[in-house]
Amino acid sequence: MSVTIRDVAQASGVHVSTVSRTFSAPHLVNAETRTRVLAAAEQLDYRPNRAARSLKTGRTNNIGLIVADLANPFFPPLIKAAQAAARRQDYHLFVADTGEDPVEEENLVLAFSKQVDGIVLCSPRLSNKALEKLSEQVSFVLVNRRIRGLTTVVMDVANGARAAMEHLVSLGHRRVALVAGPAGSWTSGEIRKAVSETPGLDTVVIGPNSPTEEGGIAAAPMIAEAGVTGVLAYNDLVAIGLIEGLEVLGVDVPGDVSVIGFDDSITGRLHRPKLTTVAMPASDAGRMAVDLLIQSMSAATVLETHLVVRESTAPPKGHRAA
Amino acid sequence: MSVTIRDVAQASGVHVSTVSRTFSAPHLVNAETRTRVLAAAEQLDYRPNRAARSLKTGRTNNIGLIVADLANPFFPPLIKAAQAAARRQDYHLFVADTGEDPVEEENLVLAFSKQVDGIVLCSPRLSNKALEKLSEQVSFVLVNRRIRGLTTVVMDVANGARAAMEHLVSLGHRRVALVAGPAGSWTSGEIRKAVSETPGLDTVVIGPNSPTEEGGIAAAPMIAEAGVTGVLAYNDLVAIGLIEGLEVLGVDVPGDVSVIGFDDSITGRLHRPKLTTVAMPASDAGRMAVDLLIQSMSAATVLETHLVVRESTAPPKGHRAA
DNA sequence: GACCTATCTGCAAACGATTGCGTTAAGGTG
DNA sequence: CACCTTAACGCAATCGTTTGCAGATAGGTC
Repeated sequence: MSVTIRDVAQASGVHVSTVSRTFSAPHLVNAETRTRVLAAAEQLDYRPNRAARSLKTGRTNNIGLIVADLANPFFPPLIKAAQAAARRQDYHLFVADTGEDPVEEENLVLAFSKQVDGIVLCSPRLSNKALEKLSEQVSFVLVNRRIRGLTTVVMDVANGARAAMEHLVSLGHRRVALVAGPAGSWTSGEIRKAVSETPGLDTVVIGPNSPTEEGGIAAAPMIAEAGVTGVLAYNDLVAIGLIEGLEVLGVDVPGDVSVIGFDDSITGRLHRPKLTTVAMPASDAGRMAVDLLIQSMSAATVLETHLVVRESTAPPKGHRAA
Repeated sequence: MSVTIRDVAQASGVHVSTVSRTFSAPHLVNAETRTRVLAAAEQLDYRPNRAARSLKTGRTNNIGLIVADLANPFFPPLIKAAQAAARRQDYHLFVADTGEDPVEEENLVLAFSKQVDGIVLCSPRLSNKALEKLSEQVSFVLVNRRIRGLTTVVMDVANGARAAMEHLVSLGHRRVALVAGPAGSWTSGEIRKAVSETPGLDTVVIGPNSPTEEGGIAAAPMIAEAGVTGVLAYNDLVAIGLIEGLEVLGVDVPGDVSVIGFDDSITGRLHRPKLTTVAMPASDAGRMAVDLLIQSMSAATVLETHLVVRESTAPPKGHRAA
């Protein structure tokens, strides 16, 4: 059926072990023999059988990437970068989607566990305890979740949230709301903490909310009645949904209420009013996570975020410029 | 190290072959034995080694999914649906991204070929001839490319384009432009054909263009000078970029020029002005493609598209309503 | 009770690669 | 020339499953 190492051996007049070595340990085979073997392999269009290889070596050269929701625009750039990084080192990437469901998340980890060398787990919804337990079965890198002892890549959302708050303060806002993310989200917790600790601001927290446009729309009435002039939303999708919902209620953004998002996703970038948002280094995170996994290094990496000021924020109504 | 079929056999007092059969051919083993084996497997937390299995059976239970650009909002819903469909049948999904590069596309197909049971190739940029040749090495399903003899799932973009054109005609437009997609795109060709055949319309084609926001921005000056009052763009991203670019040039959408996109992506859906666009059944396509692959059926499936009229289209300036 | 059939289970040979060990030949050293 | 080292390669066991074949047991039929 398929061309195997044996065919190549026969065609080049050497033993299979020599063929194997020309691929996996070239320095152990004579240069002349090597070229002969490579020529035969080329001519027969030989491609090593990865299943056989991993059966023997115990390594698969595969990586699993699990995200909460593939359709959330935050993830595709991360996936793209992760895939590119994996491919650079001859790894292949399984991708899966939990639908924000912790149970499905665990199932996916277990389903992947025997078939990958490691898993990149993005924005997990499982508890720390559950993750620690799983980490005994398969090695992984956590993105946007910090657990002592596990390899993590997190984005400094707290600092981003602070910058967002300072931006609102500098515009003259005094009472703002946080439209929080889903329960189980580490970033949402970090943002919440940072927001509540901002001096000079009255803050009210609304949530947890679904991290989608719908979540934002649903939060709009509460924002309209909360007596706030500024809002920090869990992500761009929520921010956009919120703007949408506020518009229906006759509340103008940024005229009546300023809105800041999180992620700097393509969807937010192309929205009107152009969204003021906290940029997240998603591509860097994806790349770093798989690099860490492949080098099987344990590390706790923090990536910087930064505020991008665009058009969805303005001074509160009736505010005199300083 | 890891718990194997042998451990389970020992623990439940049967031969390994019986354990194997309780998993892959349960009807061949006595109900009582089966429960005993399953209990032992459960207790030992046994998980079959897929590498060993595929080495023996020649099947991997993996599927590859290749798209032009993961960051293009058209693809994530398709990927999400494909992954869900695969998972339902205990398949896992490799995902990769060609960066719109035909050479990389071919490399990816070859890299996947020995490690998957089939490949879903979305919006390929390779030539028909190259694809036919590759199809001898590995079975695949083509999405949005039609080749006789190969299994395909295409969306009826021609009909969508016609609907878009008719919409423009009915609004009173007489001269419109098509901002085409990249070279090698089958959908772009189909759209072009449909547009050029629309009666009662002068049409001008601009392109090929990059299927991104930048592509749209770059096309804006040409549109501004083309003397057209309506535009059909290759996709939502191009449409949005175009609107952006036209705005800079002082051309209002839809006041001066009406713009229609393609895809009905989330990014387009949330854009302002709300984008009139041709909705593409991307999720259906993703699901169908992997189902066809797993059933290894050959078929040529056509999925319907439909026009979604929103706010980026209007009668041309100075046009009297009928 | 002899014979047959249907069920269930065990045996052992694969699948395609990797790798520790042993053999060979070539070359270097005193 | 005897001895040793080293480079290059062959040999064969092994990874964890699957599966065709055969043996065993039980039950049914005449």
